[in-house]
Amino acid sequence: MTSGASRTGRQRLAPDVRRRQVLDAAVAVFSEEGFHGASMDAIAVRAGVSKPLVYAHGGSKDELFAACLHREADRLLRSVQSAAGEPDAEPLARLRRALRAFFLALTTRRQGWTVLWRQASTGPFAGEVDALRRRIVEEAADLMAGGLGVPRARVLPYAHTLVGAAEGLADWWLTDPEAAATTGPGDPADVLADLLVAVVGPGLATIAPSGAVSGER
Amino acid sequence: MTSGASRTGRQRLAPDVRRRQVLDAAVAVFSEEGFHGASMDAIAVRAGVSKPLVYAHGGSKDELFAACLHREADRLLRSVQSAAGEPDAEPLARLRRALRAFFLALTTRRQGWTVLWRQASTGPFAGEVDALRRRIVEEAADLMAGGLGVPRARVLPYAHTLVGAAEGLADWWLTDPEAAATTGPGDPADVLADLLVAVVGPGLATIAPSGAVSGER
DNA sequence: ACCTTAACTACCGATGCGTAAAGTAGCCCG
DNA sequence: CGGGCTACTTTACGCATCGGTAGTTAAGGT
Repeated sequence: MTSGASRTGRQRLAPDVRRRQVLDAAVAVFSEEGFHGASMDAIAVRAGVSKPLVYAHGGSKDELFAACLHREADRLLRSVQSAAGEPDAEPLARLRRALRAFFLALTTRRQGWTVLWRQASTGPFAGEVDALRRRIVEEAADLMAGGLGVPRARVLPYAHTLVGAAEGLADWWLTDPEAAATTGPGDPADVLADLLVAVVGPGLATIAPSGAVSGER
Repeated sequence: MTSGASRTGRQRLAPDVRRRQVLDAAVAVFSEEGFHGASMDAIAVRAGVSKPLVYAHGGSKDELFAACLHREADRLLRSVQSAAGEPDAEPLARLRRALRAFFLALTTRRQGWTVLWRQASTGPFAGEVDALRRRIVEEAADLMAGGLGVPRARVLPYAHTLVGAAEGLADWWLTDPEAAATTGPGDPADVLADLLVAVVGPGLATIAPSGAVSGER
């Protein structure tokens, strides 16, 4: 159904290939059942291997979950950062590209998103996902501060608001795709990115100017 | 530390009072440990009663958790709705009041918020919290549709965006209070509500007018 | 043929939900 | 004031699940 399980019972594979299989299965099961709800047996079954193999390649349950978190966080952050592009480009365009990459990443790696946001946001791993979130917020804050010519501390609440808005829109899109499809024609990631920019853009523009920090830019 | 535990070991109380005690303890423990992390023993200790009594008043662990969800969801929704006030009042003012009540509810009933958003948003209870979220979004959508004179389906994505933005801002506020405190002087709930209205207000105003849907309303 | 090692079957110990049984003390009624 | 109803406690246990491991088997290169 999801990732590569199946196969004959016994098959020798290269360690890194198996490790990737195990990680994929772990992400899938963790995303569906949550950390506590997922059992190592279920992960083993999903991966199409036996339980000791999971321990051999993934370590303990905590280590395995942490590995999932790191991999998915890395992928998400990397794709968003690379999509933003050159730092000297137009700030609003960079923001829009980053948002588009974010929405796109959710569909291509939806299970990873679920693990990160809905499973790891609590418990002993909350620090991990908080760190990722904070890095994303920092990116957004840098973008805003640079684009508006305003000190970073001043745009921090707006960055958190923007990221939260993106999350809310993303969750709706993933939860109720047919309703979200009526938003407009074309690539959904494009439509949603445009929509978000349209909502927060004018509001953000008002915090910039009029005497606060005159000279800059 | 939190709610009414303590007391001498034995005390006869009215059933509804005991039930409230058990529910309070359950919300506290669930918010701190999560659903799976919380044990019925821990809830019993927190409530200052014995384990069988927890089962007598709260039912099974699932039923107890569901009861917590229902009560906290009801309280949050009720306070937000009552704060919005008369339907014929100024839409933007209603929105601002509702937002203020929302932010205020987070501090006065922070454990309930934690249980609802960070513990119940996944697993078998995801439907419960999704229902609450959807009702809040509906409120927001009604407010927008009425204020802008636009069909409801059109403002749905904006409603989800607004609610997500409020969540993001709220999480930041609760996670990093001292940083959020630098946002401005005065009652934080007021400051945050104003901030959010300032961010999304101008953007929302642009979606209203200019011929899009002429005849309707 | 053989040896390395990936992989499996089977198992242990711990934890936690849920309940049963028996005793104890608060509160109401006579 | 005394007796009894019953809410409540203590204690103990059954049962299931799950994390983690020991000992065994077979795949595949050399």
